Amino acid sequence: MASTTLGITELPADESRIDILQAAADCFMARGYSATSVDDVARRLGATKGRIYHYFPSKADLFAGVFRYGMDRIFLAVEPYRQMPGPAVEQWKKLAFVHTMRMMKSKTLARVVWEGVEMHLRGATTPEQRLELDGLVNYRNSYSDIFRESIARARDEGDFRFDDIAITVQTMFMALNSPIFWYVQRPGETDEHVENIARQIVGFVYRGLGGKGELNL
Amino acid sequence: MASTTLGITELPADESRIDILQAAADCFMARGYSATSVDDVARRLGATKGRIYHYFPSKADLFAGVFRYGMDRIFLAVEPYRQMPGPAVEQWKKLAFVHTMRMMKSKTLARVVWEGVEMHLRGATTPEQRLELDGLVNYRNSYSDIFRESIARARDEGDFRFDDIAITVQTMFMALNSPIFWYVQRPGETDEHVENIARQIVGFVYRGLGGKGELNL
DNA sequence: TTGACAACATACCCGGTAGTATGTTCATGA
DNA sequence: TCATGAACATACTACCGGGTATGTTGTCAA
Repeated sequence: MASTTLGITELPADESRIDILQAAADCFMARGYSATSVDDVARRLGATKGRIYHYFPSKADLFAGVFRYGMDRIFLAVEPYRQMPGPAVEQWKKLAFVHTMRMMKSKTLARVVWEGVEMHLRGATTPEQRLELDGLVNYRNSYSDIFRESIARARDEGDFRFDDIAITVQTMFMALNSPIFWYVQRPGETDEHVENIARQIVGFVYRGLGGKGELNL
Repeated sequence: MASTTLGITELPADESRIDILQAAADCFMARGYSATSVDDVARRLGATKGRIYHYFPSKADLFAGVFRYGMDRIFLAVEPYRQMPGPAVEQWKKLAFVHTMRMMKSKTLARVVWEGVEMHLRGATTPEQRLELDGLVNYRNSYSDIFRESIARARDEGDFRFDDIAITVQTMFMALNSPIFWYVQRPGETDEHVENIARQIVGFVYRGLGGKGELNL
């Protein structure tokens, strides 16, 4: 049952372990990593610390587990479009739309991934945790590379126009990720509504990248 | 010496108080609010807690002080362009450029403001701190309203084109703010280099908003 | 000269939190 | 049926960090 993505092996998916990851993601998103106590996560599970420490050796490892879980899911979402034939700009449209949709649909996981990257940029705590975070950030970088290569190709093909690619990739991702900070799903909200938001964001970024004409997603 | 901005009164600027605010901003940016201890801030000052608690009644108030200080400075920066005559799109160009420049020049303060808004969205701690944060977030919202009205007018004047303004404002700000997460000033870096980065970001957003032609800032 | 206060430093308290050590229960295979 | 280990719960420790209470030093006005 072990799935392998980009050389990173996922442990066999334990039911109870997944529940812990989900509860941890909720807590980390609600209060941030350091403001979240392991007891908080346990309370949300209706359990105690014992259960959590049975699966994760430390709080940092719990966080890393959520980080990895979130990255695995988002990688899975864009997987169908990674080797898409045809113009790169068409591939980018698909990638960007799916990515933005996932930011909203898996908002909690996405924000934990975000905080993980932030923690890494700051310089984390102990060398061990540092190494684990390094690996995960590399994982995350290989994800953004998919987009980087896509827009680079699209520029070569004359469909996009921008100057520095590093600046552009950062700005693009910030815009595409933006809903993780302000989107809140309403009760009984239709998928179409979410897709409409995603279309507007992707459209914004599409024009920002120098895309011509309309987006028609 | 008390300056008043939008009805919010700034306390007389004490020298030592400013030093504390700056050191606190550095620490909050480096590790985040809850991971930063008051002793950390004191250490950075080469002092002890006593000095900090002499000026600020609590850690939350210290954070709020940095928040307000940062907002005051950024408000001051865009002040010259608030009542700018002529087409709104020209006003927006100035506003956006100055804003993005300040994001890089005052990166530490900008990130504390960012975290303050994040904390508010999550729902902060005690009712008192909640009230103080509420006021500061209103302060911050009045800032984003400047931009909101600017792009609304520019759309009316036919220079911008977008659908939902709430989504657009959020996406726009995320893109303009993006350098606070990845920009690092190199030693001996010229102002021109920073301006070049700002131009690229503003250009990206300008096109995203449906701006026509080149930006020529 | 002195006393009063600002501007800190020192020493301490105590609640919360990561982590551990030790039960307890239940399923499962021999 | 019994023993063994997984899957937790309970109880505890050690420490850190926010906040306070209490010095100490310099300055300045009367």
